[in-house]
Amino acid sequence: MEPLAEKKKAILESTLELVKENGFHGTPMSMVAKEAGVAAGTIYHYFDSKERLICELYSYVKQRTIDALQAGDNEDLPYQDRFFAIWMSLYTFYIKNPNVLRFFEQFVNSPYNTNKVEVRHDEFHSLLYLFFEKGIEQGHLRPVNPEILGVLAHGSIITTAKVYGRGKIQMGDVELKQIARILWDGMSVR
Amino acid sequence: MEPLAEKKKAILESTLELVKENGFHGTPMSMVAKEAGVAAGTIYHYFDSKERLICELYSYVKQRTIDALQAGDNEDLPYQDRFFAIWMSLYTFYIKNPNVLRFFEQFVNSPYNTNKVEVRHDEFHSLLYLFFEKGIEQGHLRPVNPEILGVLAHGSIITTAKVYGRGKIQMGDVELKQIARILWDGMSVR
DNA sequence: TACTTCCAATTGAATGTTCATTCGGTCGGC
DNA sequence: GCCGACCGAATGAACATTCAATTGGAAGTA
Repeated sequence: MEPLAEKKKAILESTLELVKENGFHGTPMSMVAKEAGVAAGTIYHYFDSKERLICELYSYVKQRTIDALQAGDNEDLPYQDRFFAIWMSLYTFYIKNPNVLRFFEQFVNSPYNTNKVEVRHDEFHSLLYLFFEKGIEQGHLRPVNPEILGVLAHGSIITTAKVYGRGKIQMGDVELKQIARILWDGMSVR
Repeated sequence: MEPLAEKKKAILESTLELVKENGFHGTPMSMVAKEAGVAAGTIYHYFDSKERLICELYSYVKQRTIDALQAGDNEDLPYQDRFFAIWMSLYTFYIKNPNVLRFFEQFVNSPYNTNKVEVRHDEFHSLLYLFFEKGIEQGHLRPVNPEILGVLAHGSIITTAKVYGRGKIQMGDVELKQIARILWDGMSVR
């Protein structure tokens, strides 16, 4: 079992899928077990409790998000291009993985989140921080707290991905570029 | 019982408060009853089920948000001033009513939300739409789908209010003005 | 006023169901 | 024959919902 025992992974993936559709409630362990093709007891071989399962799933999924962020980044690009590349790759990740987006949204606003399982060294947060800090230092961005810029930019990505998922509004390349540009023009030194 | 039977209102308010702290799960009807100072059975005199209670609470709270939006608006102001006034009043409403914000976030990403209890004529949505549509017509804003502008602006408010609620980042008047300005500068025709 | 109906509002114990979790036991490789 | 992975029926707790019983006040009656 090098990366992640097959069963354990199946349990995590099944939970992710079921939570998207039914929420935390509405997703009994028995359902997770059936979907993952294991016995209920097996889940408890890998996770102490439902809460731990949810929290581990959070870490698991967050790492995938970090991977998507890094994969879309290229430090050699001009700063503005990097901004748009990162914006688009995170957006693409979320619309390709709607269950991740939905899970995050539910997790963040749930009691499970009180456990500071993840406050340790939040890599995602750090990456964004460093990126925006550098933009300010190099004179591309306005001198606003980089944390705020990071949260704002990420917020716009999430919001846009949710709008896309709702399906009521046309969201083609044109619209995406418009949105990312609004952010860029607002944050950059003109 | 003209506006809302006292008990009914107490039940709604208690639910709002408890959901903020414990989430939908973690908030049994018995707890709502105790907090509201009524018997469990009484809740069922006013609401058919827990689901209906949650959905009615959503309408109830949404109306309060609409009121806040309208109270902060003043059609006589110059357009840009209106933008900042609306931004600030909604932001202020959310930070003064963190339980509302928290409830919304939970509700939107929950199975309760599938019931299109509210898609009828979404006044909040309409108000934002009209506001941004007018901005485009009058040449203040870029010609981007007003729905998108509305969602983006509202998203920035929500995001900022959540950041404030988390308490990790300093959020004074200076920061708020910076954030609202980023939005305005991005959306407006320069 | 005094007395009687009537019914909505209210109660909270009882019900039945739905889970999370447990545990005694099976299985297969070493 | 040892052990970890795995199974799934059994357990007990938590919960949404029900309902038979109580209350109190409004309206009717004389």
